[in-house]
Amino acid sequence: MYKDTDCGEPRESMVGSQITVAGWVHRRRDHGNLIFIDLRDRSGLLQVVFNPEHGEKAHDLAQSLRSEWVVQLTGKVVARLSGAENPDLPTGGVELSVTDLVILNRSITPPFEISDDVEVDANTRLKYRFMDLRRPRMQELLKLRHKVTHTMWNYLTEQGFTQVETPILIKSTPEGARDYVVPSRVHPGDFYALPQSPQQLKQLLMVSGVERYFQIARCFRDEDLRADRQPEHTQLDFEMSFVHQDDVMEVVEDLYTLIATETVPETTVSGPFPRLTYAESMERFGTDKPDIRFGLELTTITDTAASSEARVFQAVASSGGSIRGFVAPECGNYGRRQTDDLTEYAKSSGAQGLVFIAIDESAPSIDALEDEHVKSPLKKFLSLDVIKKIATEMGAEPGDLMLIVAGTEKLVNTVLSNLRSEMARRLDLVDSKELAFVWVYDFPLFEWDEELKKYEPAHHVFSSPKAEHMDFLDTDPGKVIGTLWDLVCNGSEMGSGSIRIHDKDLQTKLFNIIGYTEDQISERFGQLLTAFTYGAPPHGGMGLGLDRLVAILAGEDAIREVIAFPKTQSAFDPLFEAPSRIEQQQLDELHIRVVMPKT
RNA sequence: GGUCCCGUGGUGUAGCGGCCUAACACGCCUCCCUGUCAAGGAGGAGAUCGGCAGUUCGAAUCUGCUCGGGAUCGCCA
Repeated sequence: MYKDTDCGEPRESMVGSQITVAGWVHRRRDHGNLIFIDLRDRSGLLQVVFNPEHGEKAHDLAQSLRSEWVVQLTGKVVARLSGAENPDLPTGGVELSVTDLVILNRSITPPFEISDDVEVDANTRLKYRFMDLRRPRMQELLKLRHKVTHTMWNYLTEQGFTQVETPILIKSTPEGARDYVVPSRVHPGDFYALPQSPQQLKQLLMVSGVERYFQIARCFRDEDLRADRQPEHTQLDFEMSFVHQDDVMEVVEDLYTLIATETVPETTVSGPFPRLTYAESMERFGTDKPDIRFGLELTTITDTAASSEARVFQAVASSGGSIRGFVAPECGNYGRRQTDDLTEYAKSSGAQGLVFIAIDESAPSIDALEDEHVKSPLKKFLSLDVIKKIATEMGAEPGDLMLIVAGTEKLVNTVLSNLRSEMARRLDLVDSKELAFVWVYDFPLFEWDEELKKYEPAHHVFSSPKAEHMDFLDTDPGKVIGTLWDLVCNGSEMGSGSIRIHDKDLQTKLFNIIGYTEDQISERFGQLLTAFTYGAPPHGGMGLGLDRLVAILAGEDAIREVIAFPKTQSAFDPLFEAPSRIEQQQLDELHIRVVMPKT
């Protein structure tokens, strides 16, 4: 070893001992005859002092030291001079008085300072990711992620799970997201696909009798990126045989509570996790991933609003749309600027407009509302009676602002759920120290795709319909509820699970409903259906996003921060400059000809 | 595919039609300095303002296109 002690270790109790440390020059303070260096390694910072009286050669050499040089230092741990202690450092009571210095490597001037305080351009950070990761915060995030996966391994092992690796080179099943694809050399013209998730594989493992499987699995999707979406992401993927919904939820609830309490003890996790049906979540929050850390719940006022003189409301209601809204408490005094701002926000989510009704705080009560207490752009179309009724339905009080959106139900929900989050931010209603997990369950199995004029799986095709809804499969697939659920935390989808279908005929029936031909079914799912005919146990499981979990635990918005080597929004890796061209010879071997797009 | 924001020395910012032959902080280089810890002092180097095309007597500053980054809608079973 180049060192016998880590930089973060020395304490007053070690004064007098001779140690050898090695690390990076974090900062240098050269006083001429006295040189201080903050030496950094993964454990922290240690001040070392070069004094010619204690090591003349080392002191001379130390004059050449620069930021990020790698050095090995031997010397004696000494107590700092009285008054020269640094209370900000764990090692601040002592320092290393150096007798010997070995320069292990030099560094050219770093592209940016290795410090948490410096905001560096995202591209530069990724191009020099190996430097970026030297920052204490990034080291912390890497360790946090490790701790989370370590806890997962330990916990699931204790619970009798077996970790099984599944192939990365597998088969394209082109429903859902776009596949990343890998050409085959030995099978000209054929391609593997990288898994979007190990879904079929883990179900096959259940048929294999593994009973309890898990994997920290890499998943690949060739879709546009977001702060919380990378082309490759990691899932805690697990599957269990002979279980019901509650059994699966219990495992996750215990595991995630354990992870949260072990890794971020300063946050609060309330358990048991609340449960909402999909229908209830949509009704109350307008989304299937509600942030339940704050109220601002939605109310439907379609009938009341349509009974007014307002054409917008009448038109929407008569065309089968809905009119909904929520109350922004104590925002009745919002000025033009603020309401314009909110309208802009609503429009960016797709709304045609946003209707306000402000109730002045001088109003004695909703019942005693007078004309002068109401401000609204639609005021002349809304009778006082209608306004009173709307306010009562929505639960508005004097001083409040009602935000109302009209349109198709889907649009109204999208707009209002976004607006709800935005208002929570503006009103500072979010406790950042809270992890509000919530189960959303009873998802419908299918969604009607208006463009394709057919049913699409709402989550995925392998989820089991509720026993009592089997008849709807033939009569009205849109009504079928699946044994299908999501885990949501602070408004983010953390993962999705279901009790799977383990019957060949039922699975085939579902494929038929979403319009797959017999050929497509056997081509894509033949292996699974065949397996089902050999005694498949009932089973269910989940896929849970690891990157999002770590990001939420860390309080980071972007999963980029918790991935060691992420890609930019255009799926580019500035460090490796991937993707890139390959040699013609490689293309030839793969029987591939590149046709560039015309520009 | 759409919308929005950003792009100035190594890093982070200021400047937003002529006062800019571009300013500030950090970093970098040289020298001085035995108790600093964002050390201090003196001096110095370093960007033509992402790229291209326009508008203008004149552009870092205005316009268009383009490239790159970010946010977001679509998309993401």
